[in-house]
Amino acid sequence: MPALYKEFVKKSHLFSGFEAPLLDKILSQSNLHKIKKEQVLFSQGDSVHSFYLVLSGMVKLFRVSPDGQEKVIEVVNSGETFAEALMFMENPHFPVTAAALSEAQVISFNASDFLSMLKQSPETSLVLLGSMSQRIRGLVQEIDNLSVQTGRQRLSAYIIERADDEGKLHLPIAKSVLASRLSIKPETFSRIIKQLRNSETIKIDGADIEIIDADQLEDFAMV
Amino acid sequence: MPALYKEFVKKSHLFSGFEAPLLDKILSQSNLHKIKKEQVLFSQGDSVHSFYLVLSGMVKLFRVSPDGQEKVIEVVNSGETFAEALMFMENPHFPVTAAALSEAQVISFNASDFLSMLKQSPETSLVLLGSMSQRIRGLVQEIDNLSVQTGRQRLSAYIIERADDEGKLHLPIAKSVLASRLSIKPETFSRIIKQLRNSETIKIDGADIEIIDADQLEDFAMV
DNA sequence: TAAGAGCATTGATAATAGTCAAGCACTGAA
DNA sequence: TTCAGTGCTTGACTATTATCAATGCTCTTA
Repeated sequence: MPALYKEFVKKSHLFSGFEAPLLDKILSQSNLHKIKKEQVLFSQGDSVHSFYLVLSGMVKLFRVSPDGQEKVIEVVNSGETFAEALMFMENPHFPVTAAALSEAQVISFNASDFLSMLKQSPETSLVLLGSMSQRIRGLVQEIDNLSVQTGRQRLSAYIIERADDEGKLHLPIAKSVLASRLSIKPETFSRIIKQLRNSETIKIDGADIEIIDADQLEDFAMV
Repeated sequence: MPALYKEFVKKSHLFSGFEAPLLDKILSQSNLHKIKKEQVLFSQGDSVHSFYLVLSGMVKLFRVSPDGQEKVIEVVNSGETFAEALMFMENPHFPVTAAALSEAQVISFNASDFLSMLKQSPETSLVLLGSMSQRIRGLVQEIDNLSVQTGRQRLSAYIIERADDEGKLHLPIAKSVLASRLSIKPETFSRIIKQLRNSETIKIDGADIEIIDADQLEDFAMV
């Protein structure tokens, strides 16, 4: 693993608690993967031997239903880790498939090596517990979104949550991927956008969205 | 805390890694709560100071939407812990409300005391990481259920998953609570049950369900 | 520049679930 | 035994979303 990445890895939440020598050891056992768009990193059902940190690009985690439909559970951005929760299970298997949304660089860390190092660095366990705790929090929020809200509510909430101070937002992923993350079909997504545009709640130009009527959008987001 | 509960607590997954003296110390700092049906233990938004272990009865964790609708995220059974994931966040607040489904006994453990003890017992951190890992796994499964499946699919999957070898199942909670857990309205729940009954897929008598046509039910559960 | 691929949009229709309102059935208290 | 309360069921209607099919719009590549 080139030293180039060391600074990047160190900045990642998960590794912040490690002392330099330990970090070096971990990095020496890591692997760099360059993956192309749509290339699969691991598949739902595979045995877990590693966890991952995204260096560049974006990775989608998704499940495939028996009839072949894809549901995106999470989009992982550069600087974020994934699959680290699975290390602690016995004989774990990936519950999702991971594939690049765009060309990406991903580092993998050997799970059992990492585990044995964790035993030497108890403070790091606490950092990890914190990060898993946040993930649980996010998942509960996600369940809430899926169950209490309609498609329009979910999309409205998504826009409000991600817009900047000026009410502007650039969609980081294809609309069809976002639709899947929000558990709606692309057609429905398109129709909701149309509604919001027609009611002069938002303006949209390609992947650029601007909130026009924030109060109205809030109303749409709430029940 | 009466010694009576010690054995019970020790059997709980989370505490299995603790040595006897540490366990005694933890127990000395715990509190027993007897709560009546529908009584609230903590509310969505409250600051987190403790986590909990259910001794007897059942506790529901739910969220309330802005328009007052209740969505049950999880039903916690006797012997299980909850809210332990929140300890590791900074200034945490409960994302859910906890209330008894029936008369229940619940032990609370002071979060900061527990945390400082955790620092002295690194192996226990790993146990905790394992338990949180499983919770994450369960939540991802739940998101999958909510998004890929229709109400009939979710209910069919629920029945298949919980039925015994003879295809029999006694619903442990009120149908309306189960409906909420499956994110459907009680009316819809009732209609789905009727469909399954009319198509001679299941037999139902009150809270007792029996699978008649397992293949058919599998078909309903898949897409 | 033209062709084609891939994503996004739209229309028409069907499936699914929610809402509101009424009736039923069981339970526990008077 | 009767009554009230609660939860469950059913009917009629509406709202929301999915499906299928066709078309439009970029962006790349020859």
